[in-house]
Amino acid sequence: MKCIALGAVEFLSKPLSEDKLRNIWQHVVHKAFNAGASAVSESLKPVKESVVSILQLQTENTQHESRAAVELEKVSQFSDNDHEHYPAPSTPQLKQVERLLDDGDCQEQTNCSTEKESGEHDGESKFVETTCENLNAESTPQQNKSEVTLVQKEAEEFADASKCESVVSPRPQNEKVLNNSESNTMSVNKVGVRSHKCEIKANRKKMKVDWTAELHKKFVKAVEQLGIDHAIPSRILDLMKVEGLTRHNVASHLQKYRMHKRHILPKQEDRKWLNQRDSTQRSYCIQRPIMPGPPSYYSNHTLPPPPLYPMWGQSGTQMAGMQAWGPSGYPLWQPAETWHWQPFPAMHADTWGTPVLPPPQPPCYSYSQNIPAVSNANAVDYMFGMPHSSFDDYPAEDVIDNVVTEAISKPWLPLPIGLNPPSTDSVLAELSRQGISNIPPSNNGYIPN
DNA sequence: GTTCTAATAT
DNA sequence: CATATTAGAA
Repeated sequence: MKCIALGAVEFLSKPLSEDKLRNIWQHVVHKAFNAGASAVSESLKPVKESVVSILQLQTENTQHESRAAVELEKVSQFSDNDHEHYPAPSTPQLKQVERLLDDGDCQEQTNCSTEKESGEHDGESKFVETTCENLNAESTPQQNKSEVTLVQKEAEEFADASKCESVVSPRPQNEKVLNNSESNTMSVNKVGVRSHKCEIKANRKKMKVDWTAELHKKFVKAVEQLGIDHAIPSRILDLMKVEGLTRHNVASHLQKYRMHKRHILPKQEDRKWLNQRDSTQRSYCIQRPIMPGPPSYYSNHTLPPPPLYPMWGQSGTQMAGMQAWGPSGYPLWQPAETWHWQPFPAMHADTWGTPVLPPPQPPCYSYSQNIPAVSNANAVDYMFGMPHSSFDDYPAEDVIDNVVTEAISKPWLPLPIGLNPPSTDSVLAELSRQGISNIPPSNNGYIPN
């Protein structure tokens, strides 16, 4: 703890593992509780308050924000004059941590569901109706906040009849209707009492689709199920079964998606291969299964020359290799959802192929006839520009929830060590490389807590 | 008529 | 900025 207090910083590599998360949160909570009520630093005060209130309310907060690096210094110990000695590192981690606990809303999408004309014109419902179903009463400040933004949105929308725009998140995050298969048509959500505020009718106006995580996952899943070769907008649209989404929306998104797949992935892969070097951990060898079935998606002329992007030339999908890695290799036909479920134990922060995300919904095998190309969705959109900065880098919300809740509810748990061996090693290596070689042998390189 | 891509608009 | 829209080719 001393070291942390002195400004030790731990950098975590991106796919944040649950353990790391837990570690971090335990520190945060511990600090919030232990610093004497008087001495709680400004930065942690909100944390503590929040923790307390959360404990009382047994509220679960949902977040999908976590941090790659967490800085736990500048604790109250050096309250007065030492500030300049510890210029806060560029990353405002603590603030973010605060935010995590502080406002539970933190931009949880205002759950709206909308209905819109889907068939460009054959349809009868040529209007958009937006209802906000799930806005709990307006008690807490946070919620007020979200409502405010919502109201603002509405204001904008109403402001100009000709140019009203609203954000549609075709499916609320908390899917309750996950697999009620036939929900294509209908669904004018009954407007609840409280919805009066949220109700919007925008006649024949295009809605801007907010490609939320859920939505994108759906999209990806659809693409996977169709197989990359047959992933065309209309089919994707069908599979997604998202009301209010148009073919154009999907096409547009698909376009972007493909761009990312093409440009980012190959590079990423190259790098990964190169960096395999001394990695002490698993040496998964990416083996490329020979896929039967149609050759690559998209005629080859659109593809970069093989030498540049080796993975693209062959086998249905450039990701085919990813999901069949591993010592024994998974069956090719293994549905993507299966390895979404891969248990955490196998996870390492550096197990790059498989950021773990709990599936947003149970698998849908309705299209099982063709699963020609099951691809690693997560790997694909790992870098895919997502609604709010690649959240696929972060553990899923419920994971975070669990971790945070656990940390909060068990503040007495022993604090984990801040730095783990790998980090310590690299630190020592770097130090010695800089000439600082007289590191006290200490206890095996661990930094005492 | 659909899809794909690129360019452009919002 | 992320999406939408459009154009033009396949």
